[in-house]
Amino acid sequence: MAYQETMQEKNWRKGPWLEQEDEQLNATVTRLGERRWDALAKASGLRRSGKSCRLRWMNYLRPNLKHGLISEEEERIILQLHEQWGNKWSKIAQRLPGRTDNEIKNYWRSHLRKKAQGVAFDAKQDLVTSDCNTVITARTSNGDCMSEKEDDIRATSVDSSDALELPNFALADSPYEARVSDWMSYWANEQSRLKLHDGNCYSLETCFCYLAWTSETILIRIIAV
DNA sequence: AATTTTGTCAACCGCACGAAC
DNA sequence: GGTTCGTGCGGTTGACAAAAT
Repeated sequence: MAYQETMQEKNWRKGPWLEQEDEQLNATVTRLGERRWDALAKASGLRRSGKSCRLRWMNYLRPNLKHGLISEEEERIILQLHEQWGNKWSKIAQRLPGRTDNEIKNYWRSHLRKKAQGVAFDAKQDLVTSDCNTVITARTSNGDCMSEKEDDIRATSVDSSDALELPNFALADSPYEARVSDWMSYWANEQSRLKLHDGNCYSLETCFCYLAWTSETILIRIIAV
C-alpha cells in the first residue's frame, strides 16, 4: 500500500511537532523503549505515524543530542569523513556523538559543500596556470566511491605505470574533497578520454571521479564508467 | 517599503534490507 | 520461497527567515 494512501486513510498529522506531542512521545518512549514504532505511535495516542515518531525521537528528542552550532573540530571531522566515505551520513554521525545524520547532512549541504566546491575551483585554476611537478597517480576502484578500500589505495605504493596520461597538476594542500565533475569542462577541452594504468579508456563524459589528496599524491578513483 | 531570491533545517518520502511469519 | 512488517538510510521538499534587489 502506498505511503501517501496510508497517511490519508489514517488521517495522520503531518508537519511540525507541537510541544505537547513531544511530551507525549517522550513519555511513551520512556515507557515502552525505542522499538516497534507503529505500536508505540498508537500507544502514545498521537495521530502520527510510527515513522514520523521515530524520526522526531531520533533527530530531536533523544537524550544527549547536541542542538547547538557545529564546532570547528566537528566540521573538520565531517569534512575528513565525507572525503573518506562520501554521503554515508549515518556512518559519519556515529563518529560525532550527539549529532544526527540529518543534522550532518543538512550542515554539509548548506555549509561545507560550497567550501569543497570552492577548493575544487581553486584547484582548477591551478590546473590551468601551474607548471609545477606534482604527479597525479590513479587507481580505479570498481566499487562505489565510498569504498572501504581507500586506506588500501592510499597505502599502496604507486609506480610510474599507474600514472594517468594527464599533464602534471598542482593542488594546494587541503583537507577538502573535490568532485572532478567540476573539472570536466577543462578536461573535455584537453582530451575526450582517459587512459588508465589498466590499459582501458574511460569516457570523461560518463565517468564520475572522486578526488582525495595527500601532501604527496593525488588519488583518482573512477566510480562509474 | 515591497517584492524576490537565497539559505537553512525539520520533516517527508521512497527504497532497501533483514527478521518474522 | 513468498509476503508482511519494522527499521534505517539518503535524497528531496516545503516552510520560514534573512538577504538582496
